[in-house]
Amino acid sequence: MSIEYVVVSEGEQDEPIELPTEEDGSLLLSTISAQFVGASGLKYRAGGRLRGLRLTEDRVLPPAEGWGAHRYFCAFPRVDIPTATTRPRCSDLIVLGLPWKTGEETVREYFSTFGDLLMVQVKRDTKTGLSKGFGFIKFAEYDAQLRALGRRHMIDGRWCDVRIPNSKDGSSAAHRKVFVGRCTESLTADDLREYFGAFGQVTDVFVPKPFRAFSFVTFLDPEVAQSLCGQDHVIKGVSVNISTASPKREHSGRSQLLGWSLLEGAAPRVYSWPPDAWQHSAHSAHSAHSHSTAPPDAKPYLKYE
DNA sequence: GTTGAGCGTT
Repeated sequence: MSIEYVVVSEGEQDEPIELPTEEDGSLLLSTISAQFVGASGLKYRAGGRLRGLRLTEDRVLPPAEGWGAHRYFCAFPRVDIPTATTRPRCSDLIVLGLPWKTGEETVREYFSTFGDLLMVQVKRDTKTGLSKGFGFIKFAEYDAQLRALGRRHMIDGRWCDVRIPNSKDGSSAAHRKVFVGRCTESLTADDLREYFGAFGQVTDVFVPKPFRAFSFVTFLDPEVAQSLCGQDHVIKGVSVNISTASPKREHSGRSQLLGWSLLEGAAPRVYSWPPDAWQHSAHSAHSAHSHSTAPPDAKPYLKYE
C-alpha cells in the first residue's frame, strides 16, 4: 500500500488537515497528535452513525474498506479520568525509627496491609551488617502511599515514621511544611495533628523534646501549607503563629526583617477552629471573650488587648 | 524560650 493522505479535523465542524499515512496504510498516533495535541484516536460518520477506528499501541488502523473519502475527526480522552501521566505517582518512602532487630521481612509484612509493595529495604552497615534503624519502601498504588503517610507505625514494638525522603526533591518537604511558633507545653503533637488535619492531610508533626516554643507541621499538599502561612490560629486556647519553615541548615539571622515590616500594615488573619474545641479544657482568663463561636475570620482573637 | 534527628555503598 502506498502513502496517501487522510482528511482529519479536530471536531466535526473544524477545518480539516490532510495527514500522511505510513507504508502499511496506518496513521501514526504521533502524526495525529502533531496537529491535534491530546487526541487519542479517530472516528468518522458511517451511515449517520459515529464509527471509531481501531487503535494499536502507536497507530490508528484504517477501516476495513480503506480510508476512502471519509472525513475523520479526533477522539479525545475524558479529562476527568486519571491517566498514567495525570495520576500522582508513588515515590520511595523512608521508614525512620526501625528497631535494630527488624529486617526486611517484617517491614514488608507490616506495610503489605496498606497495599502492594514494589520495594523494601532496611539499610545496614556494610561491614557489620547491623541495621541502621531506617529503610525504604515503595508502594504500587498511590492510595496505599497516602494511607501509610500521615500516621505512625508500630513495628516490632517501636513507633516508626514514614516520610517522603529529603533527597528526592520535587515533592520535598520544604513547601509542605509550616513552622508553628508560640507553642506552649500544653500543645501535644496529637493536638496539632488533630487541629491541622482539618485543613488537609498531615504527614508529619514535629514537637521538640525537651520543650521549645515551636513545632513543625507537614502537610501532604503544599498548597494547604502555603495557605496557612502568615496566619495566627488558636488551638486549645493557645494563640500560635504559622510561618514558612526555613531549611534546616541555612539559618544565619533570618533576613526576614524587610518582609515582616511589610506585613505589619495588614490586619493579621486569626483563626480558631474548631470554634469551641478548646473551651472544654483548661484555658486562660482571656476565655471571657466569646470570640470562639464566630466564623473563622469574622473576629480576631486578641490575646493582648 | 519562634526553625527540626536519624535520609539511600550498588
